[in-house]
Amino acid sequence: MSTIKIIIADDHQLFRNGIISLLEKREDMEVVGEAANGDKLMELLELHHAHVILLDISMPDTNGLDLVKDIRAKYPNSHIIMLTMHAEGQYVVKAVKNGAFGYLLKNVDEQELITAIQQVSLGKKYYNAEISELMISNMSIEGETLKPLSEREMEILSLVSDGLTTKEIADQLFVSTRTVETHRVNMMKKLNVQNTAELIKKAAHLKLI
Amino acid sequence: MSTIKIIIADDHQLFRNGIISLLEKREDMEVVGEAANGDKLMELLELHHAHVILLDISMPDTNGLDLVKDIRAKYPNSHIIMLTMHAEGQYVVKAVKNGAFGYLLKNVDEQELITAIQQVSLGKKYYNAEISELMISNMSIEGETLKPLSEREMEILSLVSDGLTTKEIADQLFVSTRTVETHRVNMMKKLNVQNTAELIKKAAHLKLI
DNA sequence: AGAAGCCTCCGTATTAATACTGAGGCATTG
DNA sequence: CAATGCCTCAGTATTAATACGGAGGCTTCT
Repeated sequence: MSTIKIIIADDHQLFRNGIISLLEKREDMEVVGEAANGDKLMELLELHHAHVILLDISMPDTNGLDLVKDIRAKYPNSHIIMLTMHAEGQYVVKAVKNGAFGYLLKNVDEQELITAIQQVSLGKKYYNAEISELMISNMSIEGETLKPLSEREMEILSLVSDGLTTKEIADQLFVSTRTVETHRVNMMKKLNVQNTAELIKKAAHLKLI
Repeated sequence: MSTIKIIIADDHQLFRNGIISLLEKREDMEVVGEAANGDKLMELLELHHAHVILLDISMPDTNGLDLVKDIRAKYPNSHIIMLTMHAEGQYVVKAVKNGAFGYLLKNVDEQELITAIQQVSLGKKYYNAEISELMISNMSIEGETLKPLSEREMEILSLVSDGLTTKEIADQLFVSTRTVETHRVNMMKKLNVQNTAELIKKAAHLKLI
């Protein structure tokens, strides 16, 4: 078998180094490029073919999850492993839907990383136990398909989270308090929560505010 | 000058490897131990003297910021560099107050890491430009010295953020609604916010929930 | 043309949150 | 012992939020 060619996309240099130092000890794997952001990654992919792409979710000016789709479309032979700090169901589900072949947490140990790369390079999927559980609980139990908030809703959400009352927001936006309330209620429905406190928590966790 | 002895505490193996691979190329530095959590770190410190400790903030069952104080008290000759993902003012300020000598983000480049270790090993402080700015904006502009929440308050905060009403929380905790309200009000005062929505946002940003 | 989503607005009723002030029991700590 | 912080509880009044159930005008996309 020829070597597995790997590209790493992560904005943390130390982390990239960690992976490289692990992989360069192996003769069956070769890191052919590293990128600190999404644009750099797309440039790299033009130049080098990669069997496996290790892709971080959070990079500057880049959402790794959105990148997955683009990469899958342009380079169907390159398989992606998400590699991230976040053990959050939302992320995992979205990564899988978008076509990632693997999902690993950054506290993965050496052996598991190697195994994942090998499996994925063969076109197989690889998720560890913890991730699999998250997928199941998020897709079946909650089954949450959260609807996106509109611009206006985001605007009001931001004001609500700043501690303004409905009346203050209404005055500021030159609309009636009814309108503001309706927006808040609609947001609660969209995010599937019971009241404002929960709305703010969920919005914060979704990085909406 | 003899070698600088270094201990790394971070729950991500790949990250530890990244640092080690960097540092082992240098003759003036030596990694004498690595730990994946706070307890392991304290054990290591019993065995090895370290000039510099690279300490992550978020580790399982451990808050790196609290560790700083303990380490400073027991090993005043070991100087600590916080090394973390979080460019958040609260963290930086607390780290400095607790006695950390340096604070670096994990997207630091190799040269800066080396420089920081060298400076801190000499007893000097090292914060990069980004961190310094955060300190200033957090200490002078906002001037927020947020008081910590008590256990009970955290418990109630969690329930509030889950969307429970005051009455539901009171029933669940077998106390009066007054008590729950008082706790909520006290939290709002402590975090310097106007109402529950803002409380939840701030708590989320402080990673309290 | 029709569907869909967005933004706007309304009435009524009930429930919850906030403002204000105050206080006793308890443990910890200087 | 005094001070502090925490947890608990209270009365009264006002304001805000939530639960119902619509609805019209607008753009966008199919």
